[in-house]
Amino acid sequence: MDKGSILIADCIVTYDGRAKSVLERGRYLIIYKVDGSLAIHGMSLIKPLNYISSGSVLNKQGNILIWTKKKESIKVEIMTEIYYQPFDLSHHVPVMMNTEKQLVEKLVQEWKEHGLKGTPVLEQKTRHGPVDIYSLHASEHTLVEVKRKNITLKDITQVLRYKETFEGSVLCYVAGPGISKNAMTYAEKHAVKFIKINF
Amino acid sequence: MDKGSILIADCIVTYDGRAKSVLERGRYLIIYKVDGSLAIHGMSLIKPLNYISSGSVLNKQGNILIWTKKKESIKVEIMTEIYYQPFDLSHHVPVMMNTEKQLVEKLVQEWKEHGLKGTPVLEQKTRHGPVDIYSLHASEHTLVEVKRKNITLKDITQVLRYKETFEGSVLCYVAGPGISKNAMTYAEKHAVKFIKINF
DNA sequence: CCATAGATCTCGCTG
DNA sequence: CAGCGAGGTCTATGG
Repeated sequence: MDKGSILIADCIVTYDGRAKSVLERGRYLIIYKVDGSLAIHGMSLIKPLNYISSGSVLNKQGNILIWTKKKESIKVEIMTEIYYQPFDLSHHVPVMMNTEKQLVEKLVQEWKEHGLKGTPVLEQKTRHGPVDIYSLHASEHTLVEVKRKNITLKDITQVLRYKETFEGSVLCYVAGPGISKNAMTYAEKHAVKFIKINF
Repeated sequence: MDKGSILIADCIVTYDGRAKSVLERGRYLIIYKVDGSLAIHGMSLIKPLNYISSGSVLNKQGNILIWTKKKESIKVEIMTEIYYQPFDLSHHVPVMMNTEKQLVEKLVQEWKEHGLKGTPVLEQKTRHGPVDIYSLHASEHTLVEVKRKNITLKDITQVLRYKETFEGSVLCYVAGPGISKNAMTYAEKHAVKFIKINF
């Protein structure tokens, strides 16, 4: 089938896979798309109550619908079908602005203005993952971790983890529009400098 | 309004808030729920193309729908309304099994069997966040970070971050069903021990 | 396939 | 409200 469909039904939903769950009998909104993604929505929240991401296959046995994908499955036992509507939608995707990537590019542009040395390299690989911006200047490594939101504790540990993979002198930075109090204290303690940068 | 609604329309969607985005003219599925959550879906994926979580307010001006929430807004310019359906759903929520919390409880049950000392305390607060399981025995601190999935690099750094807030002797553990190769190497380097535990 | 990290993360909890 | 962390995270990307 080349169409997705919406179903509103009085039903019971059970999930088994990475975890297990039971959703008691009630009225839910079921969305099944052409890529094999399934979402079962309740009265509130953006997030579905149950779901399987792209690649599930539907098997219908009477009033029981079973979607399966590798080791995951969702069973929907239909008591009453209330609405059914197939749909056909566009494949477009939003053009995003203000991503982390753009912030990285901006920081590279302003590299020297922030007192940073050497020639910035993006996504330099280390044994502990890729550094957003890396540079080597006069035997001194510079590591910068960029975030589009306020820096938190885990962002400091992230750059410190990369630091461990380098020998010799290493300067660490976190760059973002702001930083939490705890993160700032932690950063100072570990000689990680904060660079304020915004869109 | 005490009902949510589904709308399928040929439209243009623009988002402004934490980021900005433009979704070119096309046919999309719009779900607006009673809690003020808005999701605009495309042909594939569980995740909406655009969204505002609970608390948005709808303002309709002719063929233009604008949802706003504090500093976020989504504008939908309708060319053609294809399908409109109000709905009323249940408020039930799935009963989940196999959560991290359950694994924590299991590890506490088996505490001594794993050679762990003292009396385990859950969610002990530190300046760097709460430790899953903490115990103090003969001036020796024990910290355990539990994960329901395979341990990764960031999980090791998480427990090491907590470790820093304690004085004296500190034993660190990560517990989960498995551990990645890099994480194991990193754990050994920092004297963090891995405990294999499963549901 | 695994590993890593971003995300308009979402969501819930705690201070 | 901020801060922090779990999540069946999802999704994209690189090896």
